[in-house]
Amino acid sequence: MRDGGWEPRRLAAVAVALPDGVTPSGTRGRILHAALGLFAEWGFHGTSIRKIGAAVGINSATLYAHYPSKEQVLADLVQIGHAELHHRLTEAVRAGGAPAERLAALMRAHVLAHTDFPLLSVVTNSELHALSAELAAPALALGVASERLLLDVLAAGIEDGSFDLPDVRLAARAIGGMGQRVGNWFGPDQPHTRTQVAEAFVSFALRIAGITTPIPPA
Amino acid sequence: MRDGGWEPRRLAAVAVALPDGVTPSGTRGRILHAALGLFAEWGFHGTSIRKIGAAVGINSATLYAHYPSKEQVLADLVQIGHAELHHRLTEAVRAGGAPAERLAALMRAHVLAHTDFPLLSVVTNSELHALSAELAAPALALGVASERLLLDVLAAGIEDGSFDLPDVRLAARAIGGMGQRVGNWFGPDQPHTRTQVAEAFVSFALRIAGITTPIPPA
DNA sequence: GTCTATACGACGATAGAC
DNA sequence: GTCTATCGTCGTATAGAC
Repeated sequence: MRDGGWEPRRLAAVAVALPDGVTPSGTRGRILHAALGLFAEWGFHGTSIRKIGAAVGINSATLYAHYPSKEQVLADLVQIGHAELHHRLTEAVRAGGAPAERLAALMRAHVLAHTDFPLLSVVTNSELHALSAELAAPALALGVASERLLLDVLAAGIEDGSFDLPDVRLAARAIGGMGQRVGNWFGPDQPHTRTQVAEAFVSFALRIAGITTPIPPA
Repeated sequence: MRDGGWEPRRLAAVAVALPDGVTPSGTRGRILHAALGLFAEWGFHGTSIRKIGAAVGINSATLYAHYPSKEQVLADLVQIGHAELHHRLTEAVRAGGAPAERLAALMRAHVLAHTDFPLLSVVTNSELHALSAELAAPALALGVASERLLLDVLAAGIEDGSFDLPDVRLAARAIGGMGQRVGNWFGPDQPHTRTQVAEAFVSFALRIAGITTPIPPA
């Protein structure tokens, strides 16, 4: 076997961060933070409970006083990630407005969720396959609900004639996809602020929907 | 530990496929195909050489008569994936033409590469972190070259005034990102053909660049 | 080239002292 | 709640017969 050397990252060098309010305190919270950084970098199966323990400064066995399994730690992270995104998206469209306004608000919220918690978005989007069906189900349901918000706004814009799109599904894939990848590259080593990225992507989403918009200079 | 049950996929149900010409024949090729399917579904660290052997119908130890390590199998797959994409993108812009034509050709080639080899694109994009720096380097270089093709076309369109974009980097992130995720959802269980997806995404890319285009009905 | 057998370290998880 | 110690399993990889 190799290992011991360095491996290339799949994300920018960013600090480990979790949303306020939902993160447990004490050792339980420190385990969650450490696992987030390690899962984002090495993947779930590439991270051992011994490495998590070392990062926290506890013995690996102590983890089991706080979580029933390593898998449950991932399940909590994935749930927090999907819940945070769904909460932000719901808030974004709560004010209502024309479809173009709601699409802009959705895209803005989506991008900012990924710039504010890039590691969480990477883990949430790319480690879900490591969860059993039972543990993944709650997060998957939230993901479906989040996708629904975008599909509904696109359908509304087609309905009232403000969008120029023959089909909502492919547009939703494109808009969702370009937002989802933000967590993989956003970080201090690139030149744009979170707001610049968000406003640029808002313009891109509106353009995809068939509305010509100026794009704010980055 | 759990396991034994089913786990959610991170991709659509698609057949395992590799590009013609570059894939080795015989047992070596069958190992590559089996590993592609397993890595795409379970990730590199979630796949054991015993599972690969079982999928091929050989003993796990026989793998080492064809590859020096499990990691080298992944390295070969990632290299094939990046090489295939880079080849197609290079061919797409070889004919030249106006920036809008070249952008359309690039996006079309990018999407079709991901619809034709979705598993390969998933492994290439999301398992690179499991490779050592040395084994990842050749593929990374190809990835940088592929990104360069897109950046150059966007810059040319701004230069000659045909594109309306203040900054090429964010547009490249958006256009590249929406294409990269195609491999995660394209498959027989969704209603669009590869051509429909490609033409829709071509229109999206042109719209992002600031060119108003009709989108072909899906 | 493929097999059987196995080395041997790392894995997730548990037991039990404090 | 944290530790030490350890269990049983599975990991990658090798040796050597055929």
